[in-house]
Amino acid sequence: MLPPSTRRSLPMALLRAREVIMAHFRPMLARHDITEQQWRVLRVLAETGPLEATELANRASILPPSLTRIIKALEEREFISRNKVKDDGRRALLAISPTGVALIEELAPERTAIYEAIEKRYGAAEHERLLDMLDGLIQSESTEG
Amino acid sequence: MLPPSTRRSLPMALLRAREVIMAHFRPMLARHDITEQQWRVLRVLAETGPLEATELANRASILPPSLTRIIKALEEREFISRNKVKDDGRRALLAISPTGVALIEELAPERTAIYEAIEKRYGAAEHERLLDMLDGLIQSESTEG
DNA sequence: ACCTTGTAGTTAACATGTGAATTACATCTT
DNA sequence: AAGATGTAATTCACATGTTAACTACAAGGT
Repeated sequence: MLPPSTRRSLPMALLRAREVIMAHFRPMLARHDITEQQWRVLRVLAETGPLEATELANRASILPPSLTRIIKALEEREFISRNKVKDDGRRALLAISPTGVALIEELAPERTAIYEAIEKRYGAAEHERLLDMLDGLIQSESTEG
Repeated sequence: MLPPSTRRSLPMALLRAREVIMAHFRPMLARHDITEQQWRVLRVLAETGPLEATELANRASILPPSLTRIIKALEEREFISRNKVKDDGRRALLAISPTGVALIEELAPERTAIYEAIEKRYGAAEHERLLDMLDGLIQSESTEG
């Protein structure tokens, strides 16, 4: 088996695919002076409710050192709050603030429109199938074997 | 249409998928003190032959500012060389050196083994189909519409 | 109580991602 | 030839990715 060419390599294809998709969201995020990662953190907290940092990092696919910096930035802008967990001085619960919720709600329509435009170009069925295949790949790699 | 949950969002799925795949390559790259992006640059140059910076950036999916830094690092380690283009003082042709080729050849067997292991876990047919679907997505977004 | 071990989070150091500004050079226009 | 415009590459500033080291705290064993 030959090594794959860069035009047929899974890591590069995943990178490029992510790039073309994110290009649609960047203008929206830039208008609100929010980075892509900060946006992920806010959405996860909005969906899930208050979380500790480790769990939040896992769900948002952000490494702990990055999350530390992101939390600091979001706290300063009062998009999130942090409350120490009683009985364990290490942990803290991170929660989205009303301001943060308001931001997410403000962007929701545009976000929906962007996804609809992607589905229109790529096809809703293909979109679903691609998500399933990506989940399958992630699963195949996480169940050790 | 509801906005997708973070568990069913295309950007997050692409990010996670890339992450689980790259996890297999990182130890190999770390052993040779090469970053993932430096590795991409070397492979593109090895496949394609000498390229100018802009074309190289496109093929390796690296932004110009990053490429400038990567070229500098690879030049210092003599993995690549750079030759000014006659008749245009702005451009330069970047080429992989024999040392760079040797590195790629040294890593080729391990690289192949890693890809084979991925195909074994995920399925060769699924792998091919996923690459096709990613190409389709990239195409659907690049052909303006 | 003390010591070991484990865990949550942070800090440090360096590479890359990202958008904006800048430099160096080409080309076009007049 | 001089000035306007365009292009290739770099630089800047700041955010994140990545690994390793470190701090603070908890839980267990003796």
